[in-house]
Amino acid sequence: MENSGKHHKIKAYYTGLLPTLTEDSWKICESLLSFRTIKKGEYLLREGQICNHVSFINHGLVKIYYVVDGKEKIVEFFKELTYCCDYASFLMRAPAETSIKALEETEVAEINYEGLQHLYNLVPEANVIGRRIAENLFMDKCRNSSANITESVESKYQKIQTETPWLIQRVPQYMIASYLGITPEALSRIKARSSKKIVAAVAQY
Amino acid sequence: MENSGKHHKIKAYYTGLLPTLTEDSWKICESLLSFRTIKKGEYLLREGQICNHVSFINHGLVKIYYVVDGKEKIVEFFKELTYCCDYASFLMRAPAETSIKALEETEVAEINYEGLQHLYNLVPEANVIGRRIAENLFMDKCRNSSANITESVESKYQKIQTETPWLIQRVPQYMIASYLGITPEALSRIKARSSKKIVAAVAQY
DNA sequence: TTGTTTTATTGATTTGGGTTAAGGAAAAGC
DNA sequence: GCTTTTCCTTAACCCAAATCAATAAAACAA
Repeated sequence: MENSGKHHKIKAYYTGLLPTLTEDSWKICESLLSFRTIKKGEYLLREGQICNHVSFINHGLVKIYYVVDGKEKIVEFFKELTYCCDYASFLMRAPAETSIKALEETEVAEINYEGLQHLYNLVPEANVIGRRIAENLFMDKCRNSSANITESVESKYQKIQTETPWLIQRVPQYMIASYLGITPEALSRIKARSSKKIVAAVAQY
Repeated sequence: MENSGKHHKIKAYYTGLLPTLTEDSWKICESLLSFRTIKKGEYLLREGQICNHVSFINHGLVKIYYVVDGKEKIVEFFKELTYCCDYASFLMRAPAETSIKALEETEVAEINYEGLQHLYNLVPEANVIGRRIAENLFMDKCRNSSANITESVESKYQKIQTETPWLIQRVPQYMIASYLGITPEALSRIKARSSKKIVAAVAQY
């Protein structure tokens, strides 16, 4: 079992979603996985291609983004121990509107479209896992777009600082700006404004 | 079978998602459904409640929205033959951040949380249906938020005019504005601008 | 180390949409 | 019918962020 070291993370993820997953069913899942390593700056998926894999990130970091009027609009960052895929393209078998690029050297465990359909037919419990993954993706997307509706850019940035500080450590600020839907200049000013506020608050004492 | 007339729409929807659904499995689904009629202006769900049903709309129209600083922010409209639910609340068993209100007299076929879990355990194929519903919801959400990222308000409004003209017929313009994320005044200006453009274009000839 | 590229900041100007306020049109109620 | 309420439009002014432009600061390479 040459890859057992690599496989244990994704197995843990699956049994997290479905504690009753049997060893036999897992063996079938495992047999359908393939591994790939993407260097920093290279693509997992290019706009226009049909996304043919769901990729579980073993380690690394990627961005998924649109290009609009020549400018990158980052939709999401995915890091180790999460799934990454253009699901709309994958499920519809349609050309992707997004690209996915590695921001660090990234290793993924992948299953392709045919493999996944095969798995759903062969292993009924896999539908439970598939359902839970889709449900989680959907909930994350809801949370995300609800934040976009209800929160100001400033509070979204503060949320990143407190809730996902690793993001600020691992990606340049202009990408955070793109993710927040503003220009790097605007984010720079927001930071300047809020540090002024802090200075003013400290000066009170 | 008193409700067979009401049931055929949701049955058609399920067999659309899973053509191999057996009559026996369907009978179990059917037994877990309950019906409800909501008058125009009344709530399917109020902010703060835990959403305890997934509702299939037999006929009618509802809006799902946040209230931010006393203002309504409409996330989505759902009409007949679609599912409507605050899934985040339903799945997490957490208080909803949204409200759902009927814009017309609306009839829904509902299954509650316990019923759905029961169904998933009893009828394995139901997981396939659940997975496909979650996948479709997720894809719709992706499409939606991609449009928010890549498109201007003006082109989003044009898209509504061409792709979902029923929406303009059935809901007042200030709700369309809320759905587009702008004020009614701004939408009014956008309409005035684009009709001016059309007049100018026509004047060319 | 120095030079080069990438990333971040700051300033001046423009712009799209928000806010406030007023008037007009269309529906709903009587 | 008329009245009231609800909805839509237009205008004046304001503000947050985009754009354009110039530096400054880091990161990287030779």
